[in-house]
Amino acid sequence: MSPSKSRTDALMAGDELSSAAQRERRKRIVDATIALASKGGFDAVQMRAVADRADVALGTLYRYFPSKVHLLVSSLAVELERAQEKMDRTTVPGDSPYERVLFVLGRITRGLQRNPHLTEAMTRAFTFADASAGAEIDRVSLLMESMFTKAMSDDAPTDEQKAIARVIGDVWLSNLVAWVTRRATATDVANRLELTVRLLLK
Amino acid sequence: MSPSKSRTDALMAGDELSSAAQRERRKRIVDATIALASKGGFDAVQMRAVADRADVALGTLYRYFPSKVHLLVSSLAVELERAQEKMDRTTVPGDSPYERVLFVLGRITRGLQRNPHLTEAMTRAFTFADASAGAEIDRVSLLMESMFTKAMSDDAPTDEQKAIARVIGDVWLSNLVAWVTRRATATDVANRLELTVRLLLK
DNA sequence: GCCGGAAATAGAACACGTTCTATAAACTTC
DNA sequence: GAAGTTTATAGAACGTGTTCTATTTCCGGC
Repeated sequence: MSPSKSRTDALMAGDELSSAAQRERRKRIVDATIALASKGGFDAVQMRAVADRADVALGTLYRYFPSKVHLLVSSLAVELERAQEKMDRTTVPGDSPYERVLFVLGRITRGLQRNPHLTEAMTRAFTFADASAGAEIDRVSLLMESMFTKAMSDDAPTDEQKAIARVIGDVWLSNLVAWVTRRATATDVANRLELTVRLLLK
Repeated sequence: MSPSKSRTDALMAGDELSSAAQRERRKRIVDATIALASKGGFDAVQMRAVADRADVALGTLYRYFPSKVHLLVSSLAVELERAQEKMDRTTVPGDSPYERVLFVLGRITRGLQRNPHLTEAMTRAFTFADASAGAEIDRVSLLMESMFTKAMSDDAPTDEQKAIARVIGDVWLSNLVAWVTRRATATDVANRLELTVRLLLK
């Protein structure tokens, strides 16, 4: 529609921005988002505040991320990638898929729970996303799925394994949300995840 | 805090409103919500529009439902109760929990998919709800859980059955959201639910 | 170096959820 | 049935996400 549409999409995808200045701007924006979210959660991520903190104009922020939800989900992807990389450098202990998946799940969950506000901001954005953020959502979903299939085995995952990974991802997210909205304690979450993984993998 | 706090809570809980006029007002509000949501989804449920259509003042709307999310989640509870009652009047076919749960799941899912906008509005409200809507959320969660445990057996559910019901509920919701945001087709949803229930009950 | 178009900036403007204010209507209680 | 209290009303006002406008800066090709 708009003449610069494809350019804008490239900006959103994020990886190959034309200039170094743009890559830096984008990074400043994501950093500002994460900082604000860490401090005050979803509500504290106000577009004017993000723009201020990242030292860009409001219009520029919207050129890079077309909505608050896009912004937060993209930041979630960034964070998950970090976690994934860290996980790749760890040897996951455990003899069975059951044990290994539980290990991964426990570790990431505890990691997120260490930063409740950030987690709240990201999960709420993720679950609130509408169709327009489909691409970002898919990116995050894939990351999650691969996180769990990798834990199950080193080989390429079977369809059944993928299905299991997806179920685990769904339950994981829903429990994270329950925790974030204070309807479940950290212990509840751990128990339910353990139970779920047991049902699926034992 | 405010002098009429307990009264207001009674209004929110919804069942025993002081006067018939109030019960009617509440019903008009929920009806208006469902009508608007059915036509245009979450975004079409605008508080001014709901108030107009229900023939109440904006302030009154807020006295009955303290936020848009409360309003939509309460309406979801109303709808789920309707579905549950209908289901109670049906004899669920199938010899195994697996078959019976799939039947219930399929029927409710198709019911929701018949009204995509309404489903979109309600699921988005449900997943976006924050701590302040905890009570309403719990009410809906319980409804969902009991829906599935009832399908599994007529007796009081075991802990394991409850756990399974909860996992199914999580997966169900997540797939509904995926469908609503057009990241999954109706067929995808049906397949994934079938797969999930198989993993859990077979 | 200079030109033309894309990108960035500052800030106004708009939409909708939410809150507030002032007034009127509807009830309770005596 | 009058006084006092709660509830409803109309509408202004406010906050934050989003869009728009006018202007300036940046960057690639000559």
